[in-house]
Amino acid sequence: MSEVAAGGRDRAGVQEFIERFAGQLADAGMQRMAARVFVALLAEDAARLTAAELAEVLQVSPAAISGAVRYLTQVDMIERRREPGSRRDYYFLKADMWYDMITQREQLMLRWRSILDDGIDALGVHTRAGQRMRETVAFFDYLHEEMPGVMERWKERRAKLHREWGLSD
Amino acid sequence: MSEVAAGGRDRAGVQEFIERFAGQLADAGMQRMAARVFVALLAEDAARLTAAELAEVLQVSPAAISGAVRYLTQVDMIERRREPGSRRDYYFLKADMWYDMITQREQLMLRWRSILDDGIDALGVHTRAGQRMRETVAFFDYLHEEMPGVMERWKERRAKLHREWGLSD
DNA sequence: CGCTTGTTTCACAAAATCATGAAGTTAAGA
DNA sequence: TCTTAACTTCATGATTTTGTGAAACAAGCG
Repeated sequence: MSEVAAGGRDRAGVQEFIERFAGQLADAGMQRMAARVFVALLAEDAARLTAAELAEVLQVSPAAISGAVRYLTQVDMIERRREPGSRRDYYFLKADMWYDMITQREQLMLRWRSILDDGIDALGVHTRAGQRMRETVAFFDYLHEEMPGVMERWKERRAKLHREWGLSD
Repeated sequence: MSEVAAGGRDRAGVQEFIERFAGQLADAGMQRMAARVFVALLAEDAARLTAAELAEVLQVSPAAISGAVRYLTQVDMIERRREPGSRRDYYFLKADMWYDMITQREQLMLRWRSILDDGIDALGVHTRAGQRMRETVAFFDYLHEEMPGVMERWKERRAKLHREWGLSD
């Protein structure tokens, strides 16, 4: 544990968590700064921070934040919102971020699929390599079919967990 | 189509496919050279090439190949094999590469999970951020449970496809 | 209107990544 | 044991990526 009363926030620990987890996401291919912004929001109770707050937490320039949030917005992991009559943008974690992540992954596979189709043409369907790629395409298609069901069952499970944890759905 | 008899290999087309698909994989976070080696093997009928052949196909130095295959071997996407009484290493695409890729992804989530657990400690389970992470961990656990079933069903589907395509299993 | 605050863009510098050639290692075959 | 082929390691230089400060831009608010 830490020097903080049980249940409270351990500031240094949270800071370390942000850097460690963001580091892992970066290793997995995510842009470094985008990963740090994402995790900073994840560790925030309101799941919401302004650009200036992000710059402060992460100790970087506003310019770096600007680039990172543009990316995160594009891939739908966060949302930009501005309260009427304010100049400050707030960045929110999307509520269904895991669903969005999966969706994003599917977009990726769709793009791969179309390139693989061209590859099959170039190789010829009857070659062994052609067959192997045909199987790869079939695998992507299979995953595409399965995912809705998997996510559906996750929603059920999540609702059940929320009930157990005593949270509103 | 191409200038090649139907069913045959279109060399230039294959070359283009290798670069395009490898490029996509690189964009998705894979090391560039590793991606090129992987796709070169994918497009090879025998799914097998020596280091020298890879260097030739991809027009790079043997040193670059050496680094790429080290990575691909580590993450279990290819296998190195040497025929007895020879000095040449062959690199093989793993037969069950998609299964391995999924497995690898799970390893990743396992690592994330343990960092998230530390994060929950630092935040406190009762904070909103703590709860959000608890849900994230639950999502990873859920995926971990679902995957074996998904892959099982894929194997069935694949067997069926092979029968339809007239291939041995 | 213009001042002010918050954000974005852009040119540049710092840092990380990548592929290379050359030297080093290993083991086959003579 | 010596030679040689195949691969690996390592220092280096090139390229790419990343974050910065400064300047431009936008929009509340007086």
